[in-house]
Amino acid sequence: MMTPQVITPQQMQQILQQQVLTPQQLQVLIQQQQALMLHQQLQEFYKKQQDQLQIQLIQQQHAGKQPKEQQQQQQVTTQQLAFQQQLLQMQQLQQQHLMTLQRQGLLSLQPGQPTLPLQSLAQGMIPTELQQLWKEVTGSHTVDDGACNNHSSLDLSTTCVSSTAPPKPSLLINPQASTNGQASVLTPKRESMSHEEYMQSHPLYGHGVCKWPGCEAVCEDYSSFIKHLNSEHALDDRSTAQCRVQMQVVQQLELQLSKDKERLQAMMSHLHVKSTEPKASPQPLNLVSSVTLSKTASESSPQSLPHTPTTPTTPLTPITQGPSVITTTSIHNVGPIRRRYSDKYNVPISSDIAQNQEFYKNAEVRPPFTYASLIRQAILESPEKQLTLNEIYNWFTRMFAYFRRNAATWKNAVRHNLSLHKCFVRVENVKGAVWTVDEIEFQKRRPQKISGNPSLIKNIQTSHAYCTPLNAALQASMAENSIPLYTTASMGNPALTSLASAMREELNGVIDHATSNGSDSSPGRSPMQAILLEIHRLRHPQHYQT
DNA sequence: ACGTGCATAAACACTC
DNA sequence: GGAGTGTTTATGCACG
Repeated sequence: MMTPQVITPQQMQQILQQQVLTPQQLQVLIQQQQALMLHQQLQEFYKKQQDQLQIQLIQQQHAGKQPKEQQQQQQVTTQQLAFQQQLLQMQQLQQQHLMTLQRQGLLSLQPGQPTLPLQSLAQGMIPTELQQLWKEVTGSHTVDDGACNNHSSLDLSTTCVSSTAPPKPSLLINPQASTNGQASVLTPKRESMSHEEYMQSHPLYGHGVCKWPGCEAVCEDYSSFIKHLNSEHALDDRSTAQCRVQMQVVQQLELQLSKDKERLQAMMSHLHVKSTEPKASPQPLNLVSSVTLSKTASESSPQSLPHTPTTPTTPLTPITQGPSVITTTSIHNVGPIRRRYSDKYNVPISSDIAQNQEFYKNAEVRPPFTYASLIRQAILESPEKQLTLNEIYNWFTRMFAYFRRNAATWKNAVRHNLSLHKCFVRVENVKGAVWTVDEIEFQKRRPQKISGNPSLIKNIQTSHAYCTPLNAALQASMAENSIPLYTTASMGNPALTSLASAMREELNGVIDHATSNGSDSSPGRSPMQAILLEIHRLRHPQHYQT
């Protein structure tokens, strides 16, 4: 195993979106990241101390006002000795800390790499939690409950948290979840289950491997697993500490999940309310107004909507989310550009519509497909694969909120497309004329395969990096390219959803256009990221063709 | 710069 | 005559 390093939020985003990891791997990754954060916090502290000492030393050297040069030199020497001593102490502490983390199984370090690069501490655990973790992880050898900061006045700018503090409030723990070691240890559930059932559902045992965080010991059968569990993960300081770490992880995830749920709610309500806002709203974050119509349509449409700019609506408090929310750039991709993408890459329109049916029905978002594609879809969805013009109209208005306005414009476009494209064949019927699709003609006019052009691929990846899950076109694009967005892919998988939410939270305030663009070419890719990229490369070689 | 695909607008013809 | 339907042309934009 290679040395894990702190993954940047952009990298994390990429990992999540490309789903290169299983939920279990993600879990391990999260643990590693948290351990690394803790480690970095300490590193920063060490560095700070070191700098401080350095400054003191320099000050001493430049004091120059000592009456006697000899005395000065003596003092400097003393200072240097003290400095060295402190350095030694720090190094020992570092070593101790690293060993602890290694024992925890959360960190695996190569001998030649005693330290990790100092990077800014990502948002993750609040200092209190870090402090508590610090105490819990290291407490088994250097317990000093009386002193809050028993390690060289470790200052995390928080109140002292005693390791004997009462446990956190009860957690909503799903004993089935493989992410939770505590439940399996503490719940008396076993009594109510048969041996077989328990074997099958024990969250700490799967595929012949112990799933205790950082363990992965191979256990041939269930009984040997139990033996292993009792011997290696008995009730001792280490297990308790690991358990608490896991509690923290779970708690953090739950907190973040609830945050994300709130955010989703806000986004949904925002989109719904926004659909009644003046279309000329200058708000750049107004997704709906930006995608409602192209300029010409919205300005010149004779049937402009009842809501004009003179109709004041309740001013919405701008959602002051981090840049992970829909950005101006991403919004611009939702208009005509989006439909280009989707049709260009032959996105499975039926799956996209099915997947986002509710969204399209409620939000006035332009579907990312051409009129021709939509008409075809409408016809193919019908039982007899034929529709009258009026039925096509009805399908449009039924399926898309977007087409409930500017009827003259889009209906004209529908007629225009029906006439223009050879793929639409008009058939005289008993009840009048109906339209059918000549599939061969339709396929003729569409390029079938995505090219291997890296710039195109990068475009897609870049786009989806800063677009929200609601960006249906990009979801479709991902689906087409076998890069499912975690939001869709994690549907029905609570574990993955919560993990994804948690990790997404890490990205708050950092995902913006610039960073997304740079994500692909960011220098200093970590070994972890290199591994992940390699996995993705293996799974999706077509994305890396040149 | 140019060709292509698409959306939009509009004019026109035809039918009911 | 008006509404709905179907055809055609023109224009502008984005993209390769």
